[in-house]
Order: sequence, then structure tokens, then C-alpha cells
Amino acid sequence: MSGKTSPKAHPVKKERKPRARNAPPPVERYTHALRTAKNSEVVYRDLRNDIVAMRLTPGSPIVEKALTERYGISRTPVREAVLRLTEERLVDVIPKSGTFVARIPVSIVREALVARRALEEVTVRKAVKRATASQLMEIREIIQRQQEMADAGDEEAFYRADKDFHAAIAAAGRHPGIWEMIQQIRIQVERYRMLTLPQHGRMERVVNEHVGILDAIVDRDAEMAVSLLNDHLDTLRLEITVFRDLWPNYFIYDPAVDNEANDD
Amino acid sequence: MSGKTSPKAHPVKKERKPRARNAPPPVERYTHALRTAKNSEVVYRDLRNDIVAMRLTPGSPIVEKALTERYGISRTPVREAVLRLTEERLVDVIPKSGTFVARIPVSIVREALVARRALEEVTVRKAVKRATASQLMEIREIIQRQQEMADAGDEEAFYRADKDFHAAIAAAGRHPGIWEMIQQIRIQVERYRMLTLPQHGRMERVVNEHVGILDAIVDRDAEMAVSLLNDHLDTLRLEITVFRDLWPNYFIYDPAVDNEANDD
DNA sequence: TTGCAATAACTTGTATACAAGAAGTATTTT
DNA sequence: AAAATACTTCTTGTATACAAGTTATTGCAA
Repeated sequence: MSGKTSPKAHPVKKERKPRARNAPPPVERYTHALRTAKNSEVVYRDLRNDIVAMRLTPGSPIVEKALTERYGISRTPVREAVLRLTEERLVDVIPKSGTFVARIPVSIVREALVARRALEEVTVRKAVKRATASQLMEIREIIQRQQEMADAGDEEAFYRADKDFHAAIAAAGRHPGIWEMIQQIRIQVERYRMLTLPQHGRMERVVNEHVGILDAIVDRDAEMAVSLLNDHLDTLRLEITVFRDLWPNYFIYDPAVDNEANDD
Repeated sequence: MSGKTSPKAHPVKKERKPRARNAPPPVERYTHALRTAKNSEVVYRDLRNDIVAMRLTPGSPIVEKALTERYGISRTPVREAVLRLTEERLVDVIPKSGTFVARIPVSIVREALVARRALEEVTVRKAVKRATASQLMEIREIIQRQQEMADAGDEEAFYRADKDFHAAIAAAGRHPGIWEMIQQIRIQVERYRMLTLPQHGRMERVVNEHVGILDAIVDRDAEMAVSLLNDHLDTLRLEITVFRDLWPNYFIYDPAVDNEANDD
């Protein structure tokens, strides 16, 4: 394209106008656009799953270079994933030394349990007020599925159904944002939960409690629903022995909180 | 460095053992170590402040290159800061096009107000139970300072004192983690609050409400304290006209929520 | 053997170059 | 004149090279 610059009437240099920087609002056009399956997203999700499932135990090193080789990508997206995990307090990065899976702060777990209860109470109260018949039926169906998973002894699917139950209540209460907050909080508790999992008859009890909560919502009995919810969430109580004796260096203690009585 | 390798008795190649990767737990030694005033931290803080203060209005473009020139740093830390803001829903980045200050989702603001109330109720109830005399005196002092700022008409300092008041209650309730969550939630509401600020007599009313809450805590009257707190937080209510008429394209509407009655 | 200093290798932090795509501008065509 | 098309320039995503600092290893000395 040598003749590209066609002879112009004005021999002055082209002096192209600098591109005007419009301020196009982030239009909805982009929201449905192909979600760029970013590499960092994959790394982030894998690492987070490994951490919350305790496959990567607290204190384990996370080496960026090893991840670049494993995924065949450069350090930039890997680093991006690690930084996201840092924000969520799941990893600790020590400047020029190394990156490690964060230990679980006992105080955070305790407060997360309290906060979650407070927020779920909101969603349940709203669900009592606003749940439609179809939403109630959907929740009933989730419980049924959970019962089947309990019978089959499928811990993994059981837990997914448990999550769906609480999510469905939040949806019925029209509180998707609060459900996101609850999920964020759950991450902080998840690793502790993994350590206290194997309790005999736990799955059956959870299902029964879910049935009770749903029935109270159907009856539009807010106080009963909230009361049952509190009992339900209380099943995951902090047991000092878990972290003091069994896994002493998976946790970090905060003396100011450790001395507190458990009177939440 | 030619003569550095001193003559050895073993002429075989050195074959240094590869460095064993220990898993040193992120010891506390590092927490007090000089907090690396990372460049990205500065950029992040500046941008966040500009956004929540509405100096950067929703829809404004954020150009990484411009920031690199302004701060004299490379794109890497700038990008890090932008990504953190993305996590907090304060900016939208459109893959190969541009980065923009996010518009305010009305539904998020509404839910954030509800969530904050639920969490602050927790801290107040706990403060009623656990606040020490010195902590109560400190809160009283904060209110006094706030009164003085109100008299001086210093909006900025007044707002800082307001924040300190709520933080002190959370501290008295031994819930630093929940206070962090509240702060995170506040960010989502902050921009909306900025738009509804200039109300006559607002500062005096806030101070009076704070006094009432503190008195209830001193009296160990949990129900009264919570009731007053709810009234207090209700002063920041969603007013449709603010975003529908005055600043129509600062906000994003979610029809599923927009049609809801305001019955939180 | 034990302690200590030098050193090499490994870590993360930062800068920079390149790639891919989006959008405004200029040109051509109808 | 208006619309379609080509192109230039800008944007962010990614890879890579280098800088700064930490730590295990090594060798040496007491």
C-alpha cells in the first residue's frame, strides 16, 4: 500500500487529530460478551479450591514459578491469582522470600460464624415475607435431593445441596448481594469446617433441621424460622481442642479473643 | 571472578545440591517488619479515595498509562491497583477496550444498607455485654469531638469522627473482624451517601443519636440500643429521586429489585 | 564438633516489550 | 450527501528480563 497517502489538496503534514477519548459507559453489551476465560481465573479457582479443601495445608509454600510451568503460562496471570488470594486472606506473601498458605486465624473463624448468622437471619426473615410458592417448592426439592445424597453417603454432593439450600433462601428473600457476602464469609470458615467434618449422623441431622426451617417459612413464622436457623448454624461451633491439640500449627491465635468466653 | 573457584581436592564438578524448599510458616517476625509501602498500595488508595469521594464519577475512564506517568512507575503496580478495585466492584475493566469507574448498582446499595444494619446490631449487642468503663469513656470522648467538628462545620473531620464512633463500638464488642466487614460494605454505600450529603441539621441530629446509643449501652439496655441504632442507620435511606432524576447515569438498576417495595 | 562468615541460588517486585482486539478517524463507494 | 469500509491508534492481556532481597548451603576457622 505504498500509494496509500493519496495526493491531497493540502500538502501540510497530515496532523491526524489525536483520538478523542470518549467515556463510553460500561454498557451492558459487554456483560453478555464472551466472558474472557482469563488464565488467572483458572489458577485462582484451582488454588482456592485446593486451599479451602485443605489439600494445600496452612504453611505450605506456593511458588509462582512452579505454577507457571504447571499451567504453561507466564508469571503475570499467576501473580494476579495469588494477589486475589491475598485479598481473601488465604495466602501470605512475604516480600522477597516466599508465598505460603495462610494459617487460619481463630478469631476470624469465630467472628465469621457470628456474622454469617446475622446475615442469614436477614435472608430468612425476608424469605418469610416474600417467598413465592414456586420458590418454596424449589427449596423443598433441594432438601429432597440433599436427603438422597445423605442416603448415598456422598459428602461432596451433600455439601453442594446444603449450599444450594441456603442460596435458595437468600434468593427467595431477594438478597443476592447478601448471599454473596455470606459466601465470602463461608470461605473463612470452610477450612475449619473441613477439619471437623466426620461426625456420625451429621447429614441426617442437617436435613431434618433444613426441613424445620422450611416449614417455618411456609407457615410464615419468622421467629420460629430464625430460632431454628440459629440452632442449625450453631452445629458448627468452635471447639478449642480441634486446633489446640490436633492441628496446633494450622491456626493462629489472637490472645485478645482467645481469652474471651464463648458467649456469642 | 576467575580465581574465585579455589583449587579443590575433588576436581569433579561442584554439583551443588539444589536448595531445599523449606516451608517456613509465615512467622510473626514478618508482621512487624517494615511494611513495604508498595507502590500499588499508594495508587490503589488514591484511586479508591477519588472514586468514593465522587471526584472520579461513574463512567469516567481510567487509563493505566496515564497513571504510570503520573506516579512515575510502570504498568505492573498500576495494574495491580486497578485489579484490586475491580474486586471491590469500584471499576469495570473491559478487556481490550478500556477501564472505567463502575456505576453504582442500586440493588447493591440497598442490600449493603441492610447488611450493615445487621452487622452493626451484632457489635452493639456485644458492646452492651462487654464494654469496659474506659471504652465507654473513649466513645463519649469521640462524640464530644464529633460535636466540636459539627460546630466548626468541618464535614470531613465530622465524618471521620462518625466512623470512629462506630469503630469504637465494634472494638468494645470485641469484633474487629466484623468491623472490617462493615467497612468493606460502607465502601459500596459511600458514593451514594456523597450524593445525599447536604441536608440541613444533619450533623446535629447524628450527634444526638450517637449520644442516645451510647447512653443505652451504658445502661446495658440492649433492646433500646439496637432500636436507636436502627433509627440512626435509617437516616440514610434510599431515595429514588436521587438517582432517577438528578444523576440518571451514575446508577445501574436491577429490575428484579427496583420493583420491590422498600420493606427492609 | 561447633560457630560464623561468605556465597550462590532462589524468591518476589518491577520495568518493559510485544500481542490481540476495540473503536474512532479517514477514505471510498453508492 | 450518506453509508459502508479500511486503517490508524489506542486500549488491556501476556510474556520476559532484570532488580532487590532472603535464605539455605558451603567452606573455613576456632
